Amino acid sequence: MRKLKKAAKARGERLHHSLAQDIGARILREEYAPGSLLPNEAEWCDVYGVSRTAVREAIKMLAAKGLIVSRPKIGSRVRPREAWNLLDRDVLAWYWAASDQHHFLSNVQQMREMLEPEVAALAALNHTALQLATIEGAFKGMVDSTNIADWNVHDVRFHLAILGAAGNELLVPLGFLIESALSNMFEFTASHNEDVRKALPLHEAILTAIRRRSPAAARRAARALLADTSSVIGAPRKGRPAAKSRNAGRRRSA
Amino acid sequence: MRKLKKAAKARGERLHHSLAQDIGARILREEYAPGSLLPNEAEWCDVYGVSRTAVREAIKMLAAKGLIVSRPKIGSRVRPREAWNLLDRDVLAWYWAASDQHHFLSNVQQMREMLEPEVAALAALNHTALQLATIEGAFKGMVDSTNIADWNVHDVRFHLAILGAAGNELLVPLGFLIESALSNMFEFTASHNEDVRKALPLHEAILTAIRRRSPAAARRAARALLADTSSVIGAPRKGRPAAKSRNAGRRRSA
DNA sequence: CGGGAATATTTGTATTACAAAACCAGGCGC
DNA sequence: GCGCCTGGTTTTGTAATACAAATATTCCCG
Repeated sequence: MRKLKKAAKARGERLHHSLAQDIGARILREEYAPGSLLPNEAEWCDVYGVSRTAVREAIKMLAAKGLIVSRPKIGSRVRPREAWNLLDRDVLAWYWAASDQHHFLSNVQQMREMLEPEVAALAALNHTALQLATIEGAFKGMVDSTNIADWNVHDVRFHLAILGAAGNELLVPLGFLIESALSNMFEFTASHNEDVRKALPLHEAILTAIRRRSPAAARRAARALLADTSSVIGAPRKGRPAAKSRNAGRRRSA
Repeated sequence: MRKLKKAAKARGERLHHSLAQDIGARILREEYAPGSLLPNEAEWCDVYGVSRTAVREAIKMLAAKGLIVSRPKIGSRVRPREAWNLLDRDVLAWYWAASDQHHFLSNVQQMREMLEPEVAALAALNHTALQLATIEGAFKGMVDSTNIADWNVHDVRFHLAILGAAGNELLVPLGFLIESALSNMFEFTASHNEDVRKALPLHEAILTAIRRRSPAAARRAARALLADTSSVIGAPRKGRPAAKSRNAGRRRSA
């Protein structure tokens, strides 16, 4: 396991950061069950061949993300699942890597269906001229893009611009998270190239609705776009099961 | 400033945790603008009269929350606002303390209006017997409660139980955040005692809709409850302005 | 048998030293 | 004179060690 040290160096990554990544991923893989104790700091030092300083800083990062709590004499205990900050970039990435990916995607899709139509409506009402220009710029980028990767970049930018125009600061990081998560799982949808061309007018509908400050139309257009991507992913339309399959990707290690 | 050391001890709080709290709050108050550099570690040690270890661990916690990024020779730089993990418990608390509170509340209310109706609908479709029992227990707690504080505890529990029954793990921490934030700003709504009695049948409507597995009714009932609390707070109904007042609580320190 | 004190273990904090990274300036060659 | 390159300097990154604080466990004594 001491190879991690060199791996970190090679990537130009900081050591404590690598440690946090690795330990965090382990927790999300449930190698250490919620409520159980992690190896103590000395053992981590031994496992990775690093100093206690680095281990402690990694521990503090994980604590800041709600994954663990440390107390003297006790050790670091894995906090219950509902305490982890799943909306953290890193935690979400680890979760994505550890869970059933289709189930995860459908959950994300569910969230998008709740948020994006209303966000589009808000953007239609609240946008400034500058914000509208940003949205239009992103859309133009989508139109002009030649390859899929390029298109995706502008797609994300488009949605983020709408988010910014909605004028609710709390929504921005949430949407940011969803969009970046989606672009990470890019390969899942990458195989459906021809659908891109179908999606373009759907995006345009949102844009024009926002430009005309018509919230109802914006909401409808956003729903239409979501219905399209939803069918691509094959996600459940309206609150379908998926409820008790929570543990789908977690069975093996417990 | 060295009093913080004793303050931490008095509270039984860890030193690095207190440091993170204090520095984090400062950043949210924009004492250090996004993109600017924080004092270096030596200076923090001096300011608080603590060791570099404690400062560094605090720094790492803030980095984990997306507030700052540290690089050798450069120092710790405040990241742009959109990178901040506003959905983190602590960050949200600092934000709440630093921003215009009415504006903040209306943003939260906006999010609730997006999420809670759909969550209730999902809960109606997906809930298990156990989850329903939990919701009913929380409701019973609300009915039996005598004082406001007690009622609030069960109120939060009620909403969390519904959230859990929705069967979307991503939503749980988000709702958890919203509910706990709301109970923190408790005093804002605490003065409207008589409204509580009006809210009880609204909660009951949600419960029965879920019990009968009727998503449409659950959605409607949740909307009705939100409309009620929204009128109490005096929040904008439908995407009202509030857009450009982003900076309301931030002017003084820049 | 029960309660309380001693003990041991683990994290928390402090201190020191050195390594690595990156900006900055000064010198050297062209 | 201009530009590249090299060395120095500053700041974080990592390491190692020592001690303090907290608390679970154990053991002794009443």
